[in-house]
Amino acid sequence: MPVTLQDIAQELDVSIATVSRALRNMPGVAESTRQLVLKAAREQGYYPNLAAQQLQRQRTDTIGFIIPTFGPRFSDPFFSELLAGIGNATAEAEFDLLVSTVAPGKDELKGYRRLVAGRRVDGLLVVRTRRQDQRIAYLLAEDFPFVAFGRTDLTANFPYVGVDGQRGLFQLVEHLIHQGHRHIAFLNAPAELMFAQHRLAGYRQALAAHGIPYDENLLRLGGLTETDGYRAGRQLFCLGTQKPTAVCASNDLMALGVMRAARECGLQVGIDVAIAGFDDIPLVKMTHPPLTSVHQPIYQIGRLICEKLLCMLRGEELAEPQTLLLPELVVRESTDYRV
Amino acid sequence: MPVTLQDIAQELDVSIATVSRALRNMPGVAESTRQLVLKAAREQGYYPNLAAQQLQRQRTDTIGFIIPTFGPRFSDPFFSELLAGIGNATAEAEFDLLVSTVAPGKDELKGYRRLVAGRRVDGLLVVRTRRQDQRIAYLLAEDFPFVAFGRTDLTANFPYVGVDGQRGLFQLVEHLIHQGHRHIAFLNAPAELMFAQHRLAGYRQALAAHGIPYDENLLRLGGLTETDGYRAGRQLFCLGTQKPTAVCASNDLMALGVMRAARECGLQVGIDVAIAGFDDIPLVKMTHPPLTSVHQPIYQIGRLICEKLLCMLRGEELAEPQTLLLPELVVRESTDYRV
DNA sequence: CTTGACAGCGTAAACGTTTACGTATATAAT
DNA sequence: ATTATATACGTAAACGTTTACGCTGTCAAG
Repeated sequence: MPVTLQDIAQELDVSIATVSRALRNMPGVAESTRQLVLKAAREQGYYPNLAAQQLQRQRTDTIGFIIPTFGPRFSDPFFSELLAGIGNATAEAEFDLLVSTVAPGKDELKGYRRLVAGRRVDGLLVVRTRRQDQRIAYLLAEDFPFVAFGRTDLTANFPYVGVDGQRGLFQLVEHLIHQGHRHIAFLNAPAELMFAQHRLAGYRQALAAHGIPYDENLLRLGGLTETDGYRAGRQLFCLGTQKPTAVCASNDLMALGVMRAARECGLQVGIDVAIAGFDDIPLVKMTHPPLTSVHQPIYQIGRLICEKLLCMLRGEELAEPQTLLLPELVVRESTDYRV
Repeated sequence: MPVTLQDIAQELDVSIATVSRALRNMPGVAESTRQLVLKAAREQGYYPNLAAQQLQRQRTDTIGFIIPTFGPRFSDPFFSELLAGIGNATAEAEFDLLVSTVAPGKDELKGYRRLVAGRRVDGLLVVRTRRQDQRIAYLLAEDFPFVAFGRTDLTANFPYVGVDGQRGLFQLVEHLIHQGHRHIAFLNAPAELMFAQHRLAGYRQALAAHGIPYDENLLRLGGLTETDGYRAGRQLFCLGTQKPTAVCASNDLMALGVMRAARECGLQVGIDVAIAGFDDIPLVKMTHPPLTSVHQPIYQIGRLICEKLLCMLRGEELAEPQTLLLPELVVRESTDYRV
């Protein structure tokens, strides 16, 4: 059985309060007593019961991260990178990290309510924001501390870290145009995702800036998995005369799917067709050919949203509640030729 | 302020106990009263305080997963897959998952002690077992529920899921020998890792079975990152006459590093040199050329160790406390030619 | 000598649950 | 009628902390 304050108090014939004070280095304990307590605690192997501490202190020193995922798994390299940043930042602050997965949909809020109302965590990280994000609306209504990765269409003000996807896609499409492409397909994410809006805007902006008409047939939507990319790729490469010579995808995983489709259709990526992604996850350097992508520092963003949240939990004012990062185009061989 | 049992009890002018019983569907409450309580709870938005529940019930409904990671990040695709399995299995059981990262070393046990002695979690998942695994020794000594992914050299008995790495590497090396290779390098993991032992044994066993002398110069050790693979690859490909014609690595990430080194040395992977990995993480299908690898069902293993642990926590006897899975060789283009 | 300050400690009330036990009322059995 | 049983509830103790408050003794200042 685990040893409690009670046990130590009994052994030393002092009160629980004294033991508690001694262990927590609070004033009001004679140095000699403190030493005795520390010694006894070490010998008996005392460790505070965290549930009791949480109940008493009314905080958990834990932050929550709910991964919004369709399907059975969340092994998306994007989330892994993000989780890495979050995990390291929480560990440094001596916080715990509670991870769970909930599919977006009507039961999604239940997962949040559980952690929030059950006071299971002190703060939450919200990722993959949506236009009208019910999670954020809920957290704002509850006045619960959180930081988001991404913006929303809500009028409310809240702390977030975002990436200027419009500018990212603008750069990417402009690059493709400079390479001589005129039929540039865009495989975007579902419209309710906030970043899909921005990236679409960037796509259209770049086309417009170069006098290229916007062709709805070249716009596809996919659920961000490799398979979605593959399916869209198969469709795009069967378009006959309007077949695109370049495809950009809203994330790298889908771009990889498009690459697979291209290969299956007998197209050599980087020669017969240009393909580019978004995120610049580590693995795109290792594909063949290496994939052009719009870099966002996912690991750093994970750290950043986490650190912002930790600041808030410490009660500090955020120097910069809302951060918008500029993404950077990384050109690799998958788009490295001129038509 | 969150609403408590007290609040509801006061509103309905009943005792806290009755409210508790009503909400938890315990007998001893009139149906009419129960309805009143449920209604009030819904209206006031009651949600149980989980810390209080944990303190009282003496369990947390949480399992812990400590990722043993050197360096600043844990964005290893292997862990992502595993985490996916674990995450989904815990979610289905309505358990929470506490994730943290601790580098192996002298402070490692502190991380475990924190969760165990602080009764922060009900059970732990231990991965990447080592020959004399202090974590497992500790958990056994504390009689704390856990399930390991991997075996150890400890004489003690404990529940685990393992993969027969010896057989895996035997198959792989035999495959390479059949392809005509005689100089087969092996880039293994650090010797203290248990699976390194098994895989090395399989490597030597295959060589011996085919009368190929074991050459120490062809054995390298690496820390499982892509960079380690790259470094070892650079060294191996500078060996002159004893240059290997095939390299197997103890995980896919290192194999990818070896591939990069090979390319830089002007070798065409799959033609000038054969390269193979271990794990068969999803991304190896997408590399160029696709990488031959020994498949272990990481996602399933994640689920499995988690489900075993959940069984134990429910107090059930495990039908099969120790599971040894057979890995499967997946031949792809990176080794798909005969010398 | 009194007064005040202060160090060192104990008491007890919280934090929000769960649950063993006791008690009152109503119903059924004798 | 009395007794036994069941139902519906309340009381209170527990889970292991933290901390406001109060008490005692010591010592220096007045």
